[in-house]
Amino acid sequence: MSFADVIISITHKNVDKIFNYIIPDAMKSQLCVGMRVLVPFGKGNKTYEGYVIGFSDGIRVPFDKLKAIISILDKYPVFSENTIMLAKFMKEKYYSTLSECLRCIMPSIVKDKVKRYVYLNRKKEGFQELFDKCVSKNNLQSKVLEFLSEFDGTAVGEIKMLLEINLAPITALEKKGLVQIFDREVKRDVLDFSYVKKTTPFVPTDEQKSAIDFILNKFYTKDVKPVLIHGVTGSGKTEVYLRIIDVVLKEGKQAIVLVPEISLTPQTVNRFMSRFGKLVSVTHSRLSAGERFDQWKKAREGEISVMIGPRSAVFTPFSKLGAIIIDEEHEHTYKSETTPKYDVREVACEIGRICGSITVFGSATPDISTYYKTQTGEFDLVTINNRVNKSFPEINVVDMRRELENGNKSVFSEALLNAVEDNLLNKRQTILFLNRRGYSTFVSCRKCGYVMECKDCNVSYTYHLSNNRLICHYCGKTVSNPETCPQCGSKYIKYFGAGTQKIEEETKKMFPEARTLRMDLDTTSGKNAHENILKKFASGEADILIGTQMIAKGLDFPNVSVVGVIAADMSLNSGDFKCAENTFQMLTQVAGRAGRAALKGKVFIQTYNPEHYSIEFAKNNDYLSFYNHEITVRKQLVYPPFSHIFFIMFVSKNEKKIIKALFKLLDIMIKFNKNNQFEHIGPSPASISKIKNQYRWKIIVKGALEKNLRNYVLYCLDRLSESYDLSGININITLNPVYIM
DNA sequence: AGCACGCCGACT
DNA sequence: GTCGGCGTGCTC
Repeated sequence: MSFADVIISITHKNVDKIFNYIIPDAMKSQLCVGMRVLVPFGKGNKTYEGYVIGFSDGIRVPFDKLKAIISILDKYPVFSENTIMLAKFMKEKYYSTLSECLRCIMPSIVKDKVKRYVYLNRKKEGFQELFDKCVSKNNLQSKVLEFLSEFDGTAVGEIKMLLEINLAPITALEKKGLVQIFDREVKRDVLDFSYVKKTTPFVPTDEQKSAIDFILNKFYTKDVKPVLIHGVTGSGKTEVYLRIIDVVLKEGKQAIVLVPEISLTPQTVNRFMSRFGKLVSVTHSRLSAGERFDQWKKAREGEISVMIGPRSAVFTPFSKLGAIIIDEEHEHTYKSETTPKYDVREVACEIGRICGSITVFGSATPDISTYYKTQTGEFDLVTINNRVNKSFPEINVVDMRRELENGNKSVFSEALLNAVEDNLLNKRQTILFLNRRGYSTFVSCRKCGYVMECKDCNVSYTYHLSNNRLICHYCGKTVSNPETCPQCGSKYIKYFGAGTQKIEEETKKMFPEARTLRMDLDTTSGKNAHENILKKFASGEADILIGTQMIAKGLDFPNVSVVGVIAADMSLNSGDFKCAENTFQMLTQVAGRAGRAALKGKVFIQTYNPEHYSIEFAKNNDYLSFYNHEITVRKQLVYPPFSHIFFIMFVSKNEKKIIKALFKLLDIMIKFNKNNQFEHIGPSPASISKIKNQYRWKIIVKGALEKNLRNYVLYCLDRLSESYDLSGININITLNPVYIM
């Protein structure tokens, strides 16, 4: 007698365990590990979806407690034995339930798309005679038969369309037994290969070659220790990935390539398509659920061997995974913002350990914590120091304090203005980059200091020129732009700061003859808006591209020779311990956009703080010195990677209750803080202290050892829930968050 | 997360 | 003596 081990699809600590169910005899032959089932659960026998993660011979509860599975939901498993191990790893690591982790790994299942296909029934007795007889009449049925003798197995819909007929002749032929109609599952294609030209691989440089050899050696020896490729911008990391994947495929294995969503552009995907043809597919958020599910099935059934996608692509169900490549590994999009809050880099390494595949990280500006791992021996390191075309752009740091002294109050420095003008004359393109974070155009009163803000979310409204309205970027509420100050009534209420719209306006004022394009959250909301803007710019339809972070990533525009960073200070003053790292990364990536081809590029970094080390080292394109400086600072201040930071946020409509609960938690934490191993910050309101009428307060806990810290935090939370009523409070826990929210 | 059971206050 | 409050505990 065997029972199914089922995880119920309820996300709650108390039911986050295995429940045994009786398998009805009729289901015994079909039910496999990895399938979803419907089961009765709880007092009311409410029907829930359950995930079968194993079978047991014995049970730990009295037999009469057992209930039977109602039905099986899948024809084939939607997760494997290996992914159950992965889910268990994620559950522990990211403080979530097994049910949530399994759901994260599984595809979102969409009903199969089925089409009806028509085939000639050649096996029928006397087929040829009947066929000839039918063809000789000049009617519609003969047209169908002639068509099918050339294109056997065509979808009913297509035949109807191409021959301009209805269903009647086809069903007539079916009745005669000349054709058969079968349902066949259709998997949608998401890539268009018709324009893809086969490319011949470059001859790798010596540096590329030694990187490739080093990594392939790991592949052949099944060395799962992850490796970081530190390659300067333009050093040809993609070529290294392509060569590694080429060997992985030749050895009969498969590869996953993770990219930040934003660089998942046709430019990037094309290089893989032209090298590996139809073995490549992509998955990303702009595909429909059905399209994504189809790509998942193609991977599972071995129709494709290379999957390119953002972090969720790490769960692609390849049966013989050989390599996971994580491009631009420092990108913060690799951390999930929804539960389970996984870091895909950690998940990829775990998959590598489970499957025996290699994990390759790549970046021009590696995450400080990742680079640190290469120093401690946790990761291997290969370095590519030279650009393929051997030239770095000229980087100019412009001191904006001097500009102000000289009476220049505009957002453009003299030097940048001149460079853009020259560039326009020479018919070359310019990118103007504005780091948006902490830099929105807010409306304030210059007389009394009042700031227009959304009362539901406690954030400043952002001014939008296009409709002259104020928008709350958190809840989306919009209000009209006031003409007088709501507090003191003065007329001096104006918008402040410069958004991309403002820069575009200024640019048009300064260079009325230039054609500009703007790329930011507002202009990229449409389905292909993002790609269209880049296409327009690439084809030379605009002279100046103005945009936020999203234009800094992995794009290749050969005709761009001037890049301007309008205000480097904005990312320097974000109040986060990572601000220097973020600034260095941003400047290096932006600078990498200039002069990628033969043109010598010029970069202008405007700042009020030109002496800052992140700007100095970015100017000299010196990652290693930046790393050495930054790692010393981190060590002194006991920041990651020398500590781990747990972010505990309580969310509730009742602000008093969460404050009281957090102080109670603090008491407990102080009580159990043996040897003062851990440091507490707070309780304090989260930086967005209220969203949709829910108050948010936080405690931050720091500790050197992740495991100890985790146990300590979870232990203290357990003690709190024993002694304090936490109902109505949402607890949000994040380890090493991207932003201290 | 749901749902039932259970033990105390204001009603027919 | 009963209806109903939501605290506590269990769910294969």
